[in-house]
Amino acid sequence: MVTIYDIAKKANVSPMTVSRVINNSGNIRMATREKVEKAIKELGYVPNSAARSLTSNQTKTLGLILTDISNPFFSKIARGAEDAAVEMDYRVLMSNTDEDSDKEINYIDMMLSARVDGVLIAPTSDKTLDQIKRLRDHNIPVVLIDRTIEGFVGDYVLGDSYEGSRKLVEHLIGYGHRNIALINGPSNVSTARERQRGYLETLKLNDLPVHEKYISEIDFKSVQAGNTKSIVEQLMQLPEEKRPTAIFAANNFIAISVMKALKELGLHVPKDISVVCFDEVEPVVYFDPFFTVAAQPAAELGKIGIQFLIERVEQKNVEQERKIILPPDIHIRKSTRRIK
Amino acid sequence: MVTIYDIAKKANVSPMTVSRVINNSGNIRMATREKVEKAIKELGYVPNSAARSLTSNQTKTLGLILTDISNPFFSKIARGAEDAAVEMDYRVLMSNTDEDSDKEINYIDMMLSARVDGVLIAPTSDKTLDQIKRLRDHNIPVVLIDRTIEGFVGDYVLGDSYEGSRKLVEHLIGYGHRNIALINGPSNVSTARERQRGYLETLKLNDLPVHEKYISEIDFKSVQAGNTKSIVEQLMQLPEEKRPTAIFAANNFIAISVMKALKELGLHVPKDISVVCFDEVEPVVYFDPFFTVAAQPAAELGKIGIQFLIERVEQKNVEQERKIILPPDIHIRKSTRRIK
DNA sequence: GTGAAAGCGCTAACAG
DNA sequence: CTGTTAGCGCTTTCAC
Repeated sequence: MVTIYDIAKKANVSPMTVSRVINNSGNIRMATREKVEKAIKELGYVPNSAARSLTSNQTKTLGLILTDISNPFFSKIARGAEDAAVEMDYRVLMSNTDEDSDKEINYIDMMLSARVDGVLIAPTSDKTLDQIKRLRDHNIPVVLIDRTIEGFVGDYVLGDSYEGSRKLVEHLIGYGHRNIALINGPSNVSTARERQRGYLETLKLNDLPVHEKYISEIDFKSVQAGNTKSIVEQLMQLPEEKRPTAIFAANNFIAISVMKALKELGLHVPKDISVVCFDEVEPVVYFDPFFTVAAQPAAELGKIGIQFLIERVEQKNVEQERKIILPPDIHIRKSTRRIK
Repeated sequence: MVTIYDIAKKANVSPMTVSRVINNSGNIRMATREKVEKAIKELGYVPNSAARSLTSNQTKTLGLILTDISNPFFSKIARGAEDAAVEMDYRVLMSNTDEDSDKEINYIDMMLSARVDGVLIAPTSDKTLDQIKRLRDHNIPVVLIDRTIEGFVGDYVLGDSYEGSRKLVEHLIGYGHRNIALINGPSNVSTARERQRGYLETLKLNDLPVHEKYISEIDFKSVQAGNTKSIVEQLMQLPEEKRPTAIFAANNFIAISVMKALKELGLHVPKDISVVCFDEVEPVVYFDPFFTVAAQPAAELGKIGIQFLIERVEQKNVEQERKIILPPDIHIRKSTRRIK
């Protein structure tokens, strides 16, 4: 491995001079700089980040902890985050928790031992607060993305779940729907709570009753296991006048599993039932926009999250906490229809 | 920052003993071990990877260089890769080249300075060979994923583009299609070359003529810019008897832009024209399987790629190169139809 | 079983 | 403008 000592020897200078050339620090005579740069090129020298980290106490590496990068919503966040990070000369370590708090703990350990300069995280639940505390005990700034958790004090970047939910339900009501079911994510995640709040308040504002049976929760793993079907079945087995005419799926994955279940039950969308959801259903939307959705600016969320994080890392704007809540775009498409 | 010295002091042992406890190396008396472990817990000590790397000369970090993690095909690869990496106690640094060789060079620099233990890469073009050489000059093993490049000697994990292409075209011919257009990716990527080879050979085997006008190439950026439309228009402006009755889109993104273009031209799939493509169009396929595709086992590719890479890093099985070519699954669905 | 010394590659602090 | 010294946190080597 080539080190600054090799360069120093070759260029007939001290290692310190080499270091200065590399970091553009201090004043260096042009001739010296050129000698050193020549040697660097010839030997193909690349600075050793580990050694640098040891003295500088920073790694120029950020941790990105998401639910599942193969979910289009999160992969867009990841892309926006990564782009913003390289832009600022940081690297990104990625991870997937699958909403599993044990996995999350392991990744926090990983980030800790990697000595990342900061962490951008979509927390699995309110319990994540302990893990955030752990990071902060080690002086690692944390920014939340997509969700907040109870008791968290700090920066976060979210989509506006409440507002999106309000608009989606308002749209359904405007289309004549009175019986609207909500299939929500787990209520230990803030987005689920906010979406439910939006749902309930919109019903109230429109003097519509709330039926307990219309509200259900399903977590990530259950969706993957296909358990949405039994929920949908139960809804469809309600007596005709109570049967929902619309389903509000709290995210794209739930929406897809709802569609699948409805299809298996021989129900057609939107003829037999309308469906709305949060998050765009990519990439099919580009040629066949089907779902009526509240589309969140995922890449933008990732980008802003990383920017906030880097500012914290570099100690800028440390005075106040910043809470960014980006409104989703509502797209009315083919999965909803007017009823009498 | 807590170091082994703090632990040593607290536990009344030498730093070396602490190191041994942490690494489970050498023999340690039970009582000593417990004292040390207690101190570690109490102080919340986490080993500093940078310092470790400096002596051990390994970072337990792998570089993953892909085209675009927000493309479902690559996000599945990334997911499979990351899962396999944590499993083996490695971290993953992610990056997106957008098929741009300049970006790629920057990421190689990043991987070099990060001193990653190995790199799994989907090369942007044959020119990537120089970059791979650079990595290898620094003793960093490289495994290729999704594509090979000319002159590369080493491990790779690919989908079988040739075979998938053969089957897709065979299917179209079986459905009565004679005029089949190929909208390919750029021919400096091996998958594009292989898909074209499969296309040409299948035509030949079926005594079908090859029309130059049926074959076109479009790169990643042009697809994103929406330039597929002019290609599709040109195809559709051919005299009736020459006009293609089917389009073979070389990947999912091209397929989507083809669909969009056809729609804008008022053409219906599969009534007016059939479309097939490589790669699954996720996640809509789960409830509305539309495209006839050659689906590649993306997560599996990522997983095997990382396994091969780690074996190289850890010097196992170094004897021979391993070339894994996984066959795609052909799914005949609604985007193709029989014609007379 | 445990410890002391030296060094991994780099940079901050000081000297000249 | 350039060089010397020391030390970041850990592990390898050799002693005891």
